[in-house]
Amino acid sequence: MKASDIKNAGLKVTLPRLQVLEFFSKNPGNHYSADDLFTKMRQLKSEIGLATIYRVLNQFEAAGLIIKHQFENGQSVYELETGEHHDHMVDVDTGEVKEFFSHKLEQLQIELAKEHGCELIDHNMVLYVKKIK
Amino acid sequence: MKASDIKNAGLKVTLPRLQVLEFFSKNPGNHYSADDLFTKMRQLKSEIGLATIYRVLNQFEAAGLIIKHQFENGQSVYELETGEHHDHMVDVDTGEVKEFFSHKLEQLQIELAKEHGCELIDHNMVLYVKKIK
DNA sequence: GTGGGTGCAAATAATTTGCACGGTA
DNA sequence: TACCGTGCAAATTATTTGCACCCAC
Repeated sequence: MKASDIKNAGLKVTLPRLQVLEFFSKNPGNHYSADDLFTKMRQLKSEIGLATIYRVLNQFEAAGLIIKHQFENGQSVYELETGEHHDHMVDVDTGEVKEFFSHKLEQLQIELAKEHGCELIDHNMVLYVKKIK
Repeated sequence: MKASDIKNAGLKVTLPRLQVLEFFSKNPGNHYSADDLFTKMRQLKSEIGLATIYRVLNQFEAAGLIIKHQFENGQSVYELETGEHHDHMVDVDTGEVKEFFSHKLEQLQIELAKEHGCELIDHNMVLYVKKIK
């Protein structure tokens, strides 16, 4: 993940964009809301505005640099796109989030869409689990 | 689904509540946003206000009469709770929501949880699709 | 009668947009 | 230098809340 990714997305390499990209690169596997980022950036002495954060997040998402998730609390959160697709498993006791990938599951989803006369564009899957003691 | 369900939820049986409950009962398997309902109720000559719709939806959800979903288009949608589990397929072009059930999928999810040393408690799965022309 | 319920309008919350200034190529 | 990008504030969108009036019990 580097500055040239910004240029490849057809965007000018500016300070706010570099700061946001660098923050995500330094915190892979974590999820942040626009407001989280705003607070973090300010702590890092950045002058970036909240509106710019939203604009940059949308541009990065369109460029495939980051992924946007909608959890059920209203706010959107973003994470770095690592190129490795995964789904999430949430421990209902601890709130711990585990990432997992299943080829079988991916195939089944494509089949299910096809059975309904559709092409699969994307999916969202979260398993809520409890550890077996 | 009947008036006594409202009373059992500890709520007074009022006209707006009856109207909303009746609308859901007459349209099982469909998903409506608060604004959809507001429009539909006005068409049915109801004087119900949008704020009341939001209040009633929250109360019904708390009572387990309806289910709230957050798909990726900002607005929340609600459907009647029928007691029969199903997952959702959202058409990204039209926003149309289709329900589906796959035994294979349910089994696979249980297996995946088990592979990670866990017991499956619940899950949330949405396929985003496009119709094949 | 009384306390919860309602419609309306104003208040929030998350996000987007208009605008004049500033920085990148 | 031309033009995209930016911060700020105002606009939008979805939802919640305050308040005076109304209705089911």
